[in-house]
Amino acid sequence: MTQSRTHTCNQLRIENVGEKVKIVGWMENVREVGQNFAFVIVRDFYGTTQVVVETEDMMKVIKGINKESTISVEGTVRERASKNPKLPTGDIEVVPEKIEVLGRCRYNELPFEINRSREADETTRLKYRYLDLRNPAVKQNIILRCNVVAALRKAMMEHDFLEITTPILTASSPEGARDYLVPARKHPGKFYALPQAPQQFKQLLMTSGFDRYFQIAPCFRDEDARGDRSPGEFYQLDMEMSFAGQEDVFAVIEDVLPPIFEKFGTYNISNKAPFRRIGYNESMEKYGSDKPDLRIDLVVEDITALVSGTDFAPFAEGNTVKAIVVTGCDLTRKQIDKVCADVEVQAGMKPYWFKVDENGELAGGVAKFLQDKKAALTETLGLKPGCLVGVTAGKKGEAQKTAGVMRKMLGAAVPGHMDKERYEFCWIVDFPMYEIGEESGELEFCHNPFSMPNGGLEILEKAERGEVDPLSITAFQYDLVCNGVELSSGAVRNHDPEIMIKAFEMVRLGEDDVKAKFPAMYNAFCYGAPPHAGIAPGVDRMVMLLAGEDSIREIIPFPMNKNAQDVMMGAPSTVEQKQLDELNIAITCPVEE
RNA sequence: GGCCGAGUGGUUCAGUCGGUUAGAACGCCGGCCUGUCACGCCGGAGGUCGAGGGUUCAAGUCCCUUCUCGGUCGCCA
Repeated sequence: MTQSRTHTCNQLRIENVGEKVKIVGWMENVREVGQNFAFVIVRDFYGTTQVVVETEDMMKVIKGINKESTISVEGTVRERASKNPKLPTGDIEVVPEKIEVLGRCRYNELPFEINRSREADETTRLKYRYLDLRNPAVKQNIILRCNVVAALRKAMMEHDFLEITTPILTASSPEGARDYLVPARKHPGKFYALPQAPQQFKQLLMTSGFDRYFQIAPCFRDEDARGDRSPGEFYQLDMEMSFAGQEDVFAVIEDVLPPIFEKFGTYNISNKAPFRRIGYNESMEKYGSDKPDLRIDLVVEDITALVSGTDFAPFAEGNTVKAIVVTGCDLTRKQIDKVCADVEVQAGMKPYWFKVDENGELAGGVAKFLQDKKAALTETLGLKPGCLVGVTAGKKGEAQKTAGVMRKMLGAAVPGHMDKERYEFCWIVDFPMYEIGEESGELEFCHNPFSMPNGGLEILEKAERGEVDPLSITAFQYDLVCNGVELSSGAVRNHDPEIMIKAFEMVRLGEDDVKAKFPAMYNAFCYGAPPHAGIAPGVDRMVMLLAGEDSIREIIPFPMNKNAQDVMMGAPSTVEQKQLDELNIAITCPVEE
């Protein structure tokens, strides 16, 4: 009895009445309701239990304990005189015989109230994350994360995937993001890098004959944060399969993810497997984005030809003009302006608008430039009284992107165009292999150079001979998108050294570059590689979707702030000169306090 | 790095046109209360208004600089 608890704080029920018990936990609250009469709430991981204090002696004990101290309570279970049906333990209370302090909370004022920590300043929450996590509502997301990861592991094992860990200290490689570097003590002047993803290792595993690999893999990228992107580190459900193509990967994901979303999600899945597939170009045309939120029923229309010749500079020759028609729009002028301002902030380009009034006349915004085109616009766009039309104009890509942002904003702002309470999955497929670089003005890889071009060696050779536009070549590259969130990116890999070299030659690189950039992979593929494909859904974003959270920090146990600092641990921090000397590191800049 | 927003007792916020002693709620402390469960009632303590400079008879409020945090764009193959 003195050693450990007999019950958790979410265990005692009416049938335990009369039992001698010992519970332990944090003293959450004391409600003093009379002289020598009080209710003490004890909270542990599992729930809360009420302890009733009825004697002067016990009252003295309680008064000497600060809230949030850990205590043990030995006593007898009793039926409550007034029950609380809202609580699982609401039928009973514990009459204490002995209350002991196990861990004293020295402060009678906390940085925030535990059960309202989500309302507190985020920096304060992160600094006192261990207190923040005492809040059951905060803790719940971490529990969810744990359960989701366990379910993912189980499902992957059931699909005959093996979880294999890959190195955390590895070589810097010229992938997309900035590396985190670790100085190598035994090799002055040289560095390890933390992996941006286990990409090359998993492809090497395929080459080694591990047929199906997965890993809940930590990935490290030194890039700036976003609401849905934690700085520094994140986790992927990284997977790869041999002798497999796009369909095989889709089949696994469509089998693994929906049950997990169904079981752990906040909402229902509206389109189960097979997920809808949308070509990259189609997605850009219709949704102005390569990660469309399909919960919104609006689509982007092209009205370039319709408005040509209009006396409005942005609609001038050479510009692309896009429109989004929102039916049943009752936004006020002020609200429309707010949406437009928000769109401009996000897209970096000013959008326009006009309305169709109750008489079917075009009104407001840019309507005066479009009166000549009224008949054509009305017919093509199916305009009706009460329609709001958002318009964007500019270079094709910019007009599309801005229309995409506007689609999202209007979908969220105008009632009836977005059902938030569901999960809408889709695959974005047929990504272009190459693009014209904005800075260089020359052909570059659009995504990653590991992807297999659709058409293989042949299409690359045709492009080389000028028979095919390189920009028209697509890659077996795919994104999994859910509710406008890019959950995952994957590809059928280019496992053939000859095609690899050819793919690199298209962007003015050659065999030497392939060998220099990806030596292990190139060499390995020269020894007989299986065709293989894979994908890597982001675990953090998935949990975020499941939890219905907007900030990724809500689903990470110990998150860093936007500036990649751990304000609780004080990372990053300065180190001893001795450590630096050992690593042959000299600090050449002023160090902030 | 650009843009936007925020910074006021422990916490969340209010603070009008620049004008009395900077308010409220929660929390904390003291008192009352024998069935509370967001307990209630009464009283009290607690503030360098992020920092620095300026304008003014007078600045939480206006101007400039700066710091911090958040959002967003760049970036993230």
